[in-house]
Amino acid sequence: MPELPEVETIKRDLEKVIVGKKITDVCVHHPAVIRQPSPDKFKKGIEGALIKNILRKAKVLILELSNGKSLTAHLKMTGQLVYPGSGVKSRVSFHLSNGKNLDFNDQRLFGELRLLDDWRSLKFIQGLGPEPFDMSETRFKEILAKKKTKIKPLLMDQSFISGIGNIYAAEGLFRGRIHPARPANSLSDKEKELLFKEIKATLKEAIEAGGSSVDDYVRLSGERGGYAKYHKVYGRQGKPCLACKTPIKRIALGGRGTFFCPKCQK
DNA sequence: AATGGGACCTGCGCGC
DNA sequence: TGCGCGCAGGTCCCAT
Repeated sequence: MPELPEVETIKRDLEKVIVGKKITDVCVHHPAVIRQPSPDKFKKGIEGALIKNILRKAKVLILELSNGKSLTAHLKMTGQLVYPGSGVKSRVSFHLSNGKNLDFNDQRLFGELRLLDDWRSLKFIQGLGPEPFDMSETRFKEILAKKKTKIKPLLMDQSFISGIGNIYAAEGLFRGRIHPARPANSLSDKEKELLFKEIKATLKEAIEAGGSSVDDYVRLSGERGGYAKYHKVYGRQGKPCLACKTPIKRIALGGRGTFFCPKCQK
C-alpha cells in the first residue's frame, strides 16, 4: 500500500474536506472488502452518522463517527479513498449529505474496511510498534543490536517500527548507505544513527510531496502524489545511481523487490 | 526465534 | 494478436 506518507497525505486531505459531513448511505458493491462486521451491520452502523475526526495509526486510517463507532481502512496494496468519487471503480461508496461520494476503490481486494466500537481493540493496531517519529534513537539502536535478521525486512516489520514499507525501506537504506541484506546487528553506531535520521527525513519529505504514486496510489482528490520523482533507487534497476552512476540493482529479499546501489550501499 | 514460501486477488507489461 | 509468465506499495499463515 500506501505506506505512512501516503496514508498521512490521505488523512490530511480527509481532514480538510470530509470532517463534519454526514454519511447518509453506504453502497456496498463488493462485500469482500468489509471484514467486520457483516456488510449489513456495517451499512446500518454507519448510515446517519457524522464524520467527527480522522486519525492515522501507521498505515491504518481511522474515521471516528458521531455515533461513537470507528470506521477503519487499511488500503494494503491497491486501495484508494477518493472524494468526490465517480463510483466507477468503487468497491464501497459512502454517500454524503452534500450529494457527493467518498469512494473506496481497490483493484486487488486486499484492502480492509471495518466498523468497530473501539479502534483501540483492533489486534493489528495493538501489535504495531512505534512510528519512526515516535521512537527514540536509543530504542532504534537497541533493537538493531539484538537482531541478526537482514536490515531491510526488519525495517518493514510493523511490530518493531511501523509505517515503513517497501519503497521507504529502500530509499532510507540508500540514504543511509546501508546494503539492504546487512544483518541488523552488524551496523555500527554511526551507521544506525545515520540510517534512523535518513529514514525520518525521507518520510517527512515524502509527506510534504503528497506521497509516492508508483502505480495505484492517488490522493483523496484523485491526483497523484509528487514524491516518486525523487526516488533514488526504488524501481530504478539498471538505471545509473544518482550519486555514482553505477547501475542500480534489484534483488529479492523476503520475497520483495529490493533496490540498491551496489557501490554506495555497503 | 527466525526465515522462506505461498496465499490472498486482479491486472499490467513483457517476451515469444 | 494472443498466451504465459513475472511482477505489484501489505500482511497472514504455515512449514522448516
